[in-house]
Amino acid sequence: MSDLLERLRGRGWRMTAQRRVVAEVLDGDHVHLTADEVHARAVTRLPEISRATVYNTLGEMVTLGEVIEVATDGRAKRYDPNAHRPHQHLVCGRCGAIRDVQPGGDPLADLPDSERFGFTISEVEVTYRGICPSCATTA
Amino acid sequence: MSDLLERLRGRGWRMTAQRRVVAEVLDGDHVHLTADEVHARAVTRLPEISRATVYNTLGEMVTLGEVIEVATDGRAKRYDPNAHRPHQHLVCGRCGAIRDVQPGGDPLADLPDSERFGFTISEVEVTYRGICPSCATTA
DNA sequence: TCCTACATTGGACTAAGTCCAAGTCAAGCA
DNA sequence: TGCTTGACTTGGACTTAGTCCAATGTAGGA
Repeated sequence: MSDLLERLRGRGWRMTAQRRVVAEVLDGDHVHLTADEVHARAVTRLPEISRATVYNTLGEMVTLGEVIEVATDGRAKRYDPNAHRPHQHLVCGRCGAIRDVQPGGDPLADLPDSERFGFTISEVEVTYRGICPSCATTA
Repeated sequence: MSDLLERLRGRGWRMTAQRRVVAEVLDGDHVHLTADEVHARAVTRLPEISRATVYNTLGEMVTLGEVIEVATDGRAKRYDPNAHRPHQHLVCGRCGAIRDVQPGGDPLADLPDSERFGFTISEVEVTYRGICPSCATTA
């Protein structure tokens, strides 16, 4: 059973077959699906689910802070259910594979006041880019 | 005169009125325009320039490493001519303002081997998010 | 000046996402 | 259990960002 689903239920979310399916599709580690991918997988379990509902549901999950939106490539946004453990992303520039990673240190501490331009900073996002092992071997 | 334009000329780029205008529009610090914004500004100087040319030209500048593509918001990509000084971005979540910033420290060093999953990492991108001073006062 | 390879154009096309009016249904209440 | 109702879902039209291509134009070398 999905942790994500449990948490959503606990927030008084009205439970529908559509939302359940979206939550189930998004369960797991290193999951970074686009909205269309979520829809494609949801359709296999609930053929009549619409794209609009998938977008609505993903948007609500993001608003509730249960899912994170990731824009690693300037194409479609990806949805990451690993919202309760702070982490960053490691992206393969060739195949697009994405891994969640946890760097040590506090990147925010590296930004001196003189470089903050008076902003109140609330969040730091780090994307490591490179080549994954399987792309490296099939050069 | 634009530094960017000088560098492009030095690479044997065939110089056309369109390319000159795009390069001029992209000159300066803290410049992060979308392709459409570049086009809108280019049109005021060269009314017949087409969107396709703006996209082509921006794409070439990125390939040549003279301009950086920035995807801070999952909407339109932005183009940053500050390609020769390594820097990161500070983004206002309310008005979308973007500043170039130079953090101290090496974020790559913060990622232990055990968190690299065998990737060869070539690049690290950091986005600081918060509220800019003028949005903070007009709460 | 002429040639030609490279650049530009505009319009059609695709991908990603939003919006909306009409229909459906979960869940609390009697 | 059966209503009722407000929240949810639907599909299709629409918007935005970007790509593609065949026809046309032109920078720069000979």
